[in-house]
Amino acid sequence: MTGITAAGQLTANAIRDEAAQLFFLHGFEATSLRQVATGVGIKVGSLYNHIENKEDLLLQIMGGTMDELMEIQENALAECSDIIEKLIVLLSCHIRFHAEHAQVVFIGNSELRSLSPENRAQIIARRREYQTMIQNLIEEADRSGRALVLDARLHTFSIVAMGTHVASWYKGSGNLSLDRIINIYSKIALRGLGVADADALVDKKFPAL
Amino acid sequence: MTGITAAGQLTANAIRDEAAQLFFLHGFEATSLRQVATGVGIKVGSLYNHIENKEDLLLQIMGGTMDELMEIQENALAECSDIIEKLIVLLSCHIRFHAEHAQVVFIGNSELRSLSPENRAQIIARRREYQTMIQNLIEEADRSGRALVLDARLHTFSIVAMGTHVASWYKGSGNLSLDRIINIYSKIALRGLGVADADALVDKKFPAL
Amino acid sequence: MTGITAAGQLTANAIRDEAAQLFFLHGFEATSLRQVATGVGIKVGSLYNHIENKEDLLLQIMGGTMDELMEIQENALAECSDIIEKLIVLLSCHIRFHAEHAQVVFIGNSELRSLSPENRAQIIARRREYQTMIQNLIEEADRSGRALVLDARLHTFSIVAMGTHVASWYKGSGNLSLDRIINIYSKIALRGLGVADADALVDKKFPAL
Amino acid sequence: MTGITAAGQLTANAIRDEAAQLFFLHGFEATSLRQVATGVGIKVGSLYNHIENKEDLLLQIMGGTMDELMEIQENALAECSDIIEKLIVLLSCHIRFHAEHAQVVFIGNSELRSLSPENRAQIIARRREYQTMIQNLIEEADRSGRALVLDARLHTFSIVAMGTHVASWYKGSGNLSLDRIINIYSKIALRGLGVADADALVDKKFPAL
DNA sequence: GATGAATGAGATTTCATTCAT
DNA sequence: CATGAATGAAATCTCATTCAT
Repeated sequence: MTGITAAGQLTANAIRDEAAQLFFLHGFEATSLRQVATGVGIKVGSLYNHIENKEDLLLQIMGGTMDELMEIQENALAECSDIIEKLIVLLSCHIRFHAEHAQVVFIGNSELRSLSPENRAQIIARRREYQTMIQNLIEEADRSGRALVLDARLHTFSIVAMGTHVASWYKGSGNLSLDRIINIYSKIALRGLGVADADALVDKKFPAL
Repeated sequence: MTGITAAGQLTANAIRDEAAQLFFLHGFEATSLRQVATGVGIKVGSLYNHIENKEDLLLQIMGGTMDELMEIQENALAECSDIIEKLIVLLSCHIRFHAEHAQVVFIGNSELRSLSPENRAQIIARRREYQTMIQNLIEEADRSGRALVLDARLHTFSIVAMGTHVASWYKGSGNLSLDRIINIYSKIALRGLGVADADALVDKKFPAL
Repeated sequence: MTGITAAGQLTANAIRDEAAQLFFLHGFEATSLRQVATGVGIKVGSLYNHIENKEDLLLQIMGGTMDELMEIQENALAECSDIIEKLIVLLSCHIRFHAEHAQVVFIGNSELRSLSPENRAQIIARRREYQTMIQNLIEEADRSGRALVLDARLHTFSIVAMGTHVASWYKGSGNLSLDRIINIYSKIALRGLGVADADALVDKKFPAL
Repeated sequence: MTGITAAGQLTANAIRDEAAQLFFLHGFEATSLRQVATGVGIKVGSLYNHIENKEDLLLQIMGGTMDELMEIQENALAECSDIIEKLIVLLSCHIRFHAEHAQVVFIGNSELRSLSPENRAQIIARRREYQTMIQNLIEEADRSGRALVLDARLHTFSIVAMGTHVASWYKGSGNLSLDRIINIYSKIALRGLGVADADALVDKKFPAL
């Protein structure tokens, strides 16, 4: 049922954007389709020319986000060879993406339970894929002797948690630039992994400006 | 409205417990009072002998949690003098509490927006108080030269994020004991703060068993 | 179930008074027994030591009022012989009672439909009895040639309506004394009946002071 | 929210009519929207395509009635010049309207307290406007020497009360025709105002047939 | 005689969804 | 494609009433 004409596409995008904002502000359950429609400037009934149903809207928002993040990371990592450099690049992309897509990331973290079991499983699988990618890098760094890993899974968790948390407070304004936030968080994470010269390595790759 | 009779007190507690569990599983908005009542074994109308309204129930759960956490930390910190020891103790209590009270912690993090503005402000104030306490310790460690602090606020955030995240996955079972989880997370956090001999200091205070 | 001890009687009366006031202000349906109980200073459950049920409360209030009005009129009329004097006395008592018992009179007029069919019939019968008494006097005045009656029933209605209406606005304060209100209304009614020298006769019996 | 489609308009009218009848029979508070919906032949939720909320329904009914009455009076009075003729015409329209719109008039009198303060004030203002119009005519008749006015406000009240009262018993059937009722009530009122030749003047303008 | 608690019924209102126009 | 209208289901909350203590 999704729009095919150009105008239809525009409306469909407007709906997704409006929904993302409302889901972020009030939550999926607390957001009514009436609010979404009003925000877009149409009537409730008209929504159904563009979406399957309310949950479908949430699924679109969530799914798109993970796809985009994975693609960004893969492209960025493809250009590095050194394992620590890879970790630094990953951390940078990770924090940047979570800050710049705070709303949808937040939705992705908080509204999993609003999905039907099948849809939930689908999203969880993609998130696990992402975590596995991080954990693999950490284990590689461990094997190479460049990091002092305590528990690969917990290290991964604490990095994932950083992103989630950044998304919960980053607003785009404030006295810390995003570059600086990335710089500091990367150092904290790298220190945590027991990488020697963590601060210097991060500064060399992504100076805080 | 809360019970005065002994039996009434029991019912009131049962309502709060049942609600906490359901809010955790399905979210505040997605939980109906009918579910709560059924779980407790009474009829919907009877709930109102014990609560003011649905939001009041959420407020009770959230407020109680923050009070308890603050009290635990204050008692624990009162017994240490060394600043690094204090940090280690704080991290230990922090992780343990978030793991052992995963449900209510999670509710506290995800359902803030379900509160009315006044109630929300009240809870946020208590959370800020907690964060300030952590940040003060970090700054003290910095001044004493025992830590290499990058940005006290971001360090605080990453510690807070750890707790939040632990609460989102810790189930009480699994192959890592809670003591071991605390041990590792504390090391990661202390390493991140640039504390020399982080691992050894943690192991000395709270051996992983 | 009605109270027998002295204290019980007091409470029972307090309940009736409080209920009358609330029924007057918000209507029977819109008044909750919780409000009544709170006004009296007891809890809802305790009401049932004094009343049968909610409707019973209304019936007590309504029934008592009509009994009292009838008794007042009968006593007053027993002391006059002249038919016009009787009408003047009746009008005086009629207006005075409706003004001084505005609340219960108003309830009696507006809450008939809140009674069960049987109770309603009982109250309506007493009201019809009262109307018949008025109409009988009017017809007697007509037969005696002292009044120029157009339609005894409609004259009766317009007198009844006067009372009802007075009860809807009389507050006890205001720039017209009750005596003056009675004086004027009596003249209007007597004029309407086509009684010669209406104004003078009223002034003679009940000077406006 | 009121209908835009032709069919929608029909439903909206049906809802108002059904509500008016039910409010008249059982009162506003005692009438459930379910009853209204059932009477119209739709489901409860569908009502909200046509009304804002329950009170809105009452407001529409009340406001419409007063507007209509005022308009009728203004048109009728515009065609007379003599002050007594004006009074007779006013009385005629007054009684006729109250008889023919007994239901809504009754609602207007008995359900004022079911309105919110703002809505109540709005309706009361319109009613006061109507009373002022009557009182002005009475004062004019007084000044012209054609009437023997005792207290313009009380005369006004007794006329208003007549209308209210007629609305409470007139059923359209019965042994008195509406024309005859109007004829008699007008005479009673005019007599009350001390107008000479009251009966003859009324008979000349509106013979009882 | 008062109270806390429970109950069943019911009220208003909101919502996602459908469909004829 | 948009819309007004209808629907069924559900949700929160209130209420009169009962009863053990």
